[in-house]
Amino acid sequence: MPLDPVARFRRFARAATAELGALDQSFLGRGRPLGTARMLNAIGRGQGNLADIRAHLGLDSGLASRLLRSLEEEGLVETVRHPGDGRRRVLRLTAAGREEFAAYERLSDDRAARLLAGRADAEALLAAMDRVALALGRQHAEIVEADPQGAEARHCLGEYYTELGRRLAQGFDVNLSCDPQAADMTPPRGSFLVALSDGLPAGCVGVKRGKGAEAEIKRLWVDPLTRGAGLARRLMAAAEARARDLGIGVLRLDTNSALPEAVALYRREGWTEIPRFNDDPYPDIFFEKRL
Amino acid sequence: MPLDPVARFRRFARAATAELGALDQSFLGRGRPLGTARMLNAIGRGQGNLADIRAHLGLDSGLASRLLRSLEEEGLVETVRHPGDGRRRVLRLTAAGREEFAAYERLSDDRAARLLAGRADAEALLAAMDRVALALGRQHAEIVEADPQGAEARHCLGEYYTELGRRLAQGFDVNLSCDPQAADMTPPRGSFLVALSDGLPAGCVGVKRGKGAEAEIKRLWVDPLTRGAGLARRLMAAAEARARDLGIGVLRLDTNSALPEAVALYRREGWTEIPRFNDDPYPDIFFEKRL
DNA sequence: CTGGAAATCTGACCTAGGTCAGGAAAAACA
DNA sequence: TGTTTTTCCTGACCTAGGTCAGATTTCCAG
Repeated sequence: MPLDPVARFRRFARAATAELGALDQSFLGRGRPLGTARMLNAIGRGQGNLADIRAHLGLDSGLASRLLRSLEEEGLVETVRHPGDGRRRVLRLTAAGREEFAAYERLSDDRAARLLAGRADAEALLAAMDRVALALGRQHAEIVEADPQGAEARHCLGEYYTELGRRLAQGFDVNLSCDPQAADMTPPRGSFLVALSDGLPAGCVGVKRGKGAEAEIKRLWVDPLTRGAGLARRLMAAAEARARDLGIGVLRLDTNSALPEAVALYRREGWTEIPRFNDDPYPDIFFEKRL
Repeated sequence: MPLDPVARFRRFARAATAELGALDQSFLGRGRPLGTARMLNAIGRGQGNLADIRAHLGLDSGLASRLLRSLEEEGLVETVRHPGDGRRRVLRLTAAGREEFAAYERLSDDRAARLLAGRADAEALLAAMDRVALALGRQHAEIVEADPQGAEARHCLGEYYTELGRRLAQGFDVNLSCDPQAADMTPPRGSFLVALSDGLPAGCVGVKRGKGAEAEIKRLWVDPLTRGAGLARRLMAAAEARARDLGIGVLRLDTNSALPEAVALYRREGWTEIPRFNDDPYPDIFFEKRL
C-alpha cells in the first residue's frame, strides 16, 4: 500500500517549514530584525563585498544600504574603502560584531544539538538529512582549492578509499597503490580541489605533478548522494583549468574498468585512451588529454 | 573521518530553508499576500472555525478578521452564522474559492513532482524525507476514527503484517490468524483509529467487539520512524476512551513476547496478564483491563 | 580629459504584517 | 433579570521590508 510520493514530499515540506520557521523565529530573540541578522550572518561568514551580499540575500541596493547602516550604528560592522576600487566598500565585523555573530552561531548549534540529543537513531536521521540536503542543494556546491592534508581532503579521501575497496574485485589497499605526495598536489607544483556543499565536503580531485612537466589527475571522487548533478564534470573542468594555470600542457590519469561511470565521463570529456604508463596494481585503463 | 553532526544538521537546515522558502515565494505568484493565501488554504482544508484558524496560524484577532474580510471581498469565502452559537461564524469556500484553492494545491503538487521527476533515487530520497518529517513532526500526529477498510487502514495493516512476519520466529500469515471483521471494528460495534501525521498514516489501533459485551484491542501498530514519541501510548489511550464511549467495560488483547516493547507498554499502562482466551496460533501472552 | 558605466547612498513612498484598545452582539451564568 | 464572558469586528497606529528615482563618487575606455 505505497503512499503517494507527492503527499510524502509535501508532508516533508510542511514539517520542515514548521521546524525551520521556528528556527528563523529564534533569531528574533536577539532583538534585531531578521534582515539585519541575516546580513550580519553573511558578513560573519566572510562575505566582505556588499554587492555579493545583495545578490545572495536578494536585496534591493537601497535596502541593503540601510541594513548595513544600522549594523554600523550598532558598532557591529565597519567599512573600509576597497584597496583597488574606491567605489566599493569592504565590510568587516568589529570585535563586538564577532561576539554577536558567535551568539547567533551558538543559537543555531544549540538548536541542532538539542534536536539530535537523546535520539537513539540520530545517525540514521543525520544520514537522511544529508541525503535530502544534497538532493535539494546539489547545484550549489562550490569548488575551492584546499590543503591535500586538511580535514576536508582527509574526509574525501577516506570515503574514496572505502568506495574503491567496495567496488574493486580485489579490494583496495592504499599502501600498495602509489599514494601521491602532498607536496606534488600543492601549488605551485600541483593542486587539490574540494567541492563544498554548504561548507561540507562533497567531492574532490587532485592534480599531481610528477618529475618535470608531466602531471596526472588523481583521486576524483564525488559523494554518492550528490551524484547525477554533474559535479564530477565540474570538478574535472576546474582541475583542467587549474592545471593550465600551473603551466601544465598534458594531463594523464589511470582508472579501473570496474568504475564505468568514471570511464564514460573521461571519454565524454575528450580524454583519449593510451597504453599503461605505470605499474600500479589497481588501474587497468589509462587516459591522456592535451590542454 | 566523520563530519560534525551539528554541521550536518545545519547544512540540512540551510538547504531546506532555501528550497522551502522558494516554495513559499511561489505562492505569491497568484497575486495574493502570503497571509491571505495561508488562510484560504486553512479554510480549504476544512477548518471552518475562525478561532481555530487564528490559533493554527498564530494570528491576532484583528488581523484574522481583516484577512477574512479580504477573502470575502474577492468572493472566495462565505460566512454563515454558526447554527448553535450566534457569536461565531462558519467559514466555507465558494465555488470560486474552491477553484482558487485547487490552483494552490496544484502549485505545490507540481513543485513536488518536478523535484522528484527524473531522479533515479527518488524512492530513497522520499524515504529520507519521511524519516526527517516524522522526526521533526513526531508530536503533531492527530488521532481520528477511520474506516477499517479505507486506504489509511490498509496501509497501516499492510505494514503491520510485514513487521509481524519479520519479527515473529514462525513468520506471520494473516489467513491463519483470526482476522477481525470490519463490521466489528466500525461504530457502533467497535472502532478503528488511525494516527495521521500531516495527513499520512503513522499508526493505528482497533477496538473489536466480539459476541455480546466482550471486546478486544487489535492491530496496534506505529510507524518505526515515529516510535519513541509516545504515539503508541496515545493510540491506546484513545482506543480505551473510545471503548468507554461505546459502552465497553472490559478490554482484552493478545500479543507475542517477541514484541517486548508492546508487552512493556501494556504492563506500564495498567493491563494485567490473564490466561490464554483464544486459540490463535500467533499470540503467547494475554492481557485484560477494566475501564 | 571626458563621457559613460559601476557601486553605493539618500529620500520618498508603499505594502504586509502585526499590536492594541475598545465596541457590538450573543451566550452563559447568577 | 442583569452581569459577566466569549466571539468577533473596527479603527488607530507601528515596524519591517521592499521599490523607485535620482544623486554622488569612482573607475575605465577612448
